[in-house]
Amino acid sequence: MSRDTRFKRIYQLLDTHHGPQNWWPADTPFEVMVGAVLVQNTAWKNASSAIARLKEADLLSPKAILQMPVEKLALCIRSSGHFNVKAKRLQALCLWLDQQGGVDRIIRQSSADLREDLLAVYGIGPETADDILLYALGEPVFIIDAYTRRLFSRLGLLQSDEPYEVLRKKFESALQMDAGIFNQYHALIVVHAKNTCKKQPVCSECCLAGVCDGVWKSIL
DNA sequence: ACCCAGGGTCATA
DNA sequence: TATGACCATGGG
Repeated sequence: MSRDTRFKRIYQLLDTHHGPQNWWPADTPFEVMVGAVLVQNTAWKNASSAIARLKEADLLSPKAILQMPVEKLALCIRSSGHFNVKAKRLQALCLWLDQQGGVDRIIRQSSADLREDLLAVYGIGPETADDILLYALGEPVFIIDAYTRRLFSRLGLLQSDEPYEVLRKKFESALQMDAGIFNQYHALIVVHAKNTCKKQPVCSECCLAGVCDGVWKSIL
């Protein structure tokens, strides 16, 4: 069985077991973008409470974030950790959004090299850029994170230290270029790691049990 | 007390 | 290009 087929089969198993995830948990595309920065190297719960604090203070908008002193912003997002750095990153993101003519314009006419533009913004690396492209803008990109590397290297389908772009292409070429599929697949990988197999991404009791260690035939 | 969580930047070799 | 230090909170 080809690697591509296995990627699809794993999606089916995860999807059947965990069901629809309806990611990203946010009310607006801009909230997705803010969340993508705040969740960097941080538990979602901590990022989420920081967003809640911004909302309560009515500060969850590009203009508010740009106008507020960076020190005040840092205090608001304190619970997300790395708050001094992330405050600067949020303002850099909002400045870029402003220069682009706002979130709505980006949604209406997404330019060809939008990904490159995002990567040029301070604080936005490959994963954050793809979070924004997929979950805020609906672009079909496959997100590579630590969970993805851990799960698929344990399954023997990847080397965990392969470059980000290499892994992204492997997933994107194995699957349909469908934002809906990529959306659900990445959410499933995260939920699987968080809820089902906390220590071992493939344990003896989870829905992927048996797919590694050369016993693909019995399950797939 | 230690480790990790839905990363990225910067300095150094 | 490839490591390593650094950023920092909250929950296990």
